[in-house]
Amino acid sequence: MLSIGSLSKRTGVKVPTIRYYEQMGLLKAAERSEGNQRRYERSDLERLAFIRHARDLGLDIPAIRELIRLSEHSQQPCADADRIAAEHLAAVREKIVRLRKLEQELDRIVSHCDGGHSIEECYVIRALSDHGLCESEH
Amino acid sequence: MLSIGSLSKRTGVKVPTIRYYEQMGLLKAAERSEGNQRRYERSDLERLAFIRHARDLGLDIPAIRELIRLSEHSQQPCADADRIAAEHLAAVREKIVRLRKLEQELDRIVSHCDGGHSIEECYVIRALSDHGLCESEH
DNA sequence: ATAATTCCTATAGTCACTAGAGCTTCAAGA
DNA sequence: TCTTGAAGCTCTAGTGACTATAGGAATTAT
Ligand SMILES: [Zn+2]
Ligand SMILES: [Zn+2]
Ligand SMILES: [Zn+2]
Ligand SMILES: [Zn+2]
Repeated sequence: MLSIGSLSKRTGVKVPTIRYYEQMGLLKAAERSEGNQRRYERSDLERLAFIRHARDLGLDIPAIRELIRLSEHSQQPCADADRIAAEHLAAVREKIVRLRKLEQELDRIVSHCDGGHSIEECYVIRALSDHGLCESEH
Repeated sequence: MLSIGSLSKRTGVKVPTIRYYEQMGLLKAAERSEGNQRRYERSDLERLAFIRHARDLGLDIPAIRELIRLSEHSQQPCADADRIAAEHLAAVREKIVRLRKLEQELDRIVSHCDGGHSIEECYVIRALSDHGLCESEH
């Protein structure tokens, strides 16, 4: 049986975050010691590692909750789990597209001015004042 | 003199957001009508357009506040403004790098499973359970 | 004049945590 | 066994950039 601190060290998830995941229903309410401290077993360690990895991959809490629910029905088809992952991938790709547009505009703006001007003449300030100077929507 | 609603329509910034920007010190406190409603002039329209464009480019509120402050000293050198833009560009690039790593892993994971399995065999679930199956840190 | 619309302030909610206050329990050494 | 320091507990509030709602007042249109 692990204390919350040992669980934290083994998974790299901070103690308050573990308590937060319990509150959010990702971890089941832990057993308690006589003095009301949380005690964890191996299965909790595995579940927390799952949560952590899913978070590291950018999945949000409702998605993880659903994935955990699905993972408890080992004989069901995995279409829903695959769909969640695919939708997340699509969302990541959209974010990348959007950031690449920002990157292009910002790169253009930044390279038009080298800091050696007055504010009055600064291309950064002018470009921010006027989206018409931009080359794309963003 | 424009009402907050007309200012909103002309800039595409929602009414509560305009009030929020005032609270955050991006817009100066507007003049008021006899009945205490905000009244704006052309210069407010321009400043709000600046704020909006800067937000669309991903700059955060403290950065925009600083840029506005700088833009009021038209004879000063623009090095600080250029630095703010360059730092933001660097931050955007870092985000892109991180998201590309996520994209790679997610793409690999998703393409390993086509939904035609049981949860028990599902590669999505297994990959989430074990970062060791990943090809990179992310 | 009346009705419809817009405006006002103030408060709370979003997301995934993080920080702090104030208190209790645990583990280890003397 | 006693003491001390670390770690645990609950609860509340703060983060960023808004958004939503409530309850009321002002403005505009008919
Ligand atoms: Zn410049
Ligand atoms: Zn633009
Ligand atoms: Zn699958
Ligand atoms: Zn991984």
